[in-house]
Amino acid sequence: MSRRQPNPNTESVDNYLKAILALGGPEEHRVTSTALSNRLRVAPASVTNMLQKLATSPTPLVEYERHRGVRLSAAGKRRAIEVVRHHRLIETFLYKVLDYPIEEVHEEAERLEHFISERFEERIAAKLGHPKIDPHGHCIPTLEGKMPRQDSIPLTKILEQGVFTVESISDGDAALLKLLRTRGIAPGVRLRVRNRHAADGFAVTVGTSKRVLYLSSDAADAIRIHSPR
Amino acid sequence: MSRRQPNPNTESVDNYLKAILALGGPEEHRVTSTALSNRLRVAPASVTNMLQKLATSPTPLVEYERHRGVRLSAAGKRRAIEVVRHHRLIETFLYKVLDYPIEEVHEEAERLEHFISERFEERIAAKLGHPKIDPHGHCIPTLEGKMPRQDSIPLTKILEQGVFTVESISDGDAALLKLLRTRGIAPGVRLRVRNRHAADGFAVTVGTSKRVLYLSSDAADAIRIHSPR
DNA sequence: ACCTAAATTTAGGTTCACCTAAAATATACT
DNA sequence: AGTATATTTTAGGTGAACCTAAATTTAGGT
Repeated sequence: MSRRQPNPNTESVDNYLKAILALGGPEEHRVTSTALSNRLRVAPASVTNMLQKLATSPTPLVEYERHRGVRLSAAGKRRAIEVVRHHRLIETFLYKVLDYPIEEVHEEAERLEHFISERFEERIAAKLGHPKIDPHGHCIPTLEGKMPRQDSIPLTKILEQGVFTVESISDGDAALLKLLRTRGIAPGVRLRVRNRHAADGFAVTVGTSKRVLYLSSDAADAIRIHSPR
Repeated sequence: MSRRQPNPNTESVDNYLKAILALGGPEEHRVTSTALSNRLRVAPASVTNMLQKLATSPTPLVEYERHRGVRLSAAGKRRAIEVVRHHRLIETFLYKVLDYPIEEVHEEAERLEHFISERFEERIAAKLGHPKIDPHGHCIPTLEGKMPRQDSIPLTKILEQGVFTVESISDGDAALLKLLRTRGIAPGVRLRVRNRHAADGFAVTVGTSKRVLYLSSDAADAIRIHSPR
């Protein structure tokens, strides 16, 4: 009778789509198998397999040519952005409504983003007043899939001394996030870069404090900044 | 190198454990494969397979003898109750914090219950003031796994006319739940049973209203009642 | 106790996402 | 251009959770 229907696992597919979106950058470059293999921690051969499946399904989520990388189809991009929206809304919700420490929201959101319904999404968005940015400073795509382009650059790209505003902090590394929290570095905070390549990394002062902090280049790379208006 | 570790899928295992808990009843009867097959909508052979795996794993979640049914081990019962706690806390949360209509909480909770962390559980419990019952009137097990015994009976078991209080309403059937909601039937509401077997089922009045409603036996079976104090 | 019907298990598949090892293709360098 | 190296793909597995069809075991009726 009803044979178990061949059905791709949403969680895994979602993760591929998100990774392609992130690695392709704003210009939507083609993404290589190796890049996906590293990011998803999956063997290169497994990536090829999955990409072939995604590309040849009845409604393809990616465009794929052997040896030339993948990019998202319109449908794939729509889904990828929806998942990012889920992720960032959930993070905001955990932070603002459930009082999570900032460094714990990512892991929980990473799991839940695949399983919430449209209703759940809509309700938390409403509860939060339809926020535009998440607690890490990343923009939250709209329901229609619009994602404003960021004009920020990583702190590591700064060429000279100066004063900047923290736009966002990357959410992957919980320990780093906790460290930066204890040092008062958060989106919207003013950073004065004293010395571009101090022995220990970057020498900065935070807000109006005179105390000089030293950031490792890992830390500096996680911080995106723009000029204060 | 690192071969993918053989790891049972929590979602599916959780669903078996929950089903065994529910079907075993308060006396924790052994549960038959057929009963599980019907409830989980899975072929009998698949049930046998899963039960054998659960019983022979290093830390067995069930006790199983061929042809004689299963019951939960201590570890299995602990997990099953934890999942029930998740489910009912999530339902309460969706209803009270996110303003879900009562008939939609079950489906969402059924999905999310498998994926929330201990922290999430703890935070929503705190936010809700550590509630003891969910919006359907079912008790929420404590963190330690205590689940107070219900002294209620289904409305269909009523033998004579009388006045009762609605204790709980079963959450499986969304359409029925919506119907009962529009008729004002909810946990805590007083029901007067006028006529045990009217043509259309049960004839009742709700609260202080004089209007007589007719409940199908499906509806009556979903409603559990006790005598008003 | 016997035999049939129902419940349960065994045997042998499937798809999914992953894996390793080997082959094929692309790139980079002299 | 020609070859070494790196990337990518093909080929052939694995375990998890399901499936159907064919045994097997248990239970019910006389």
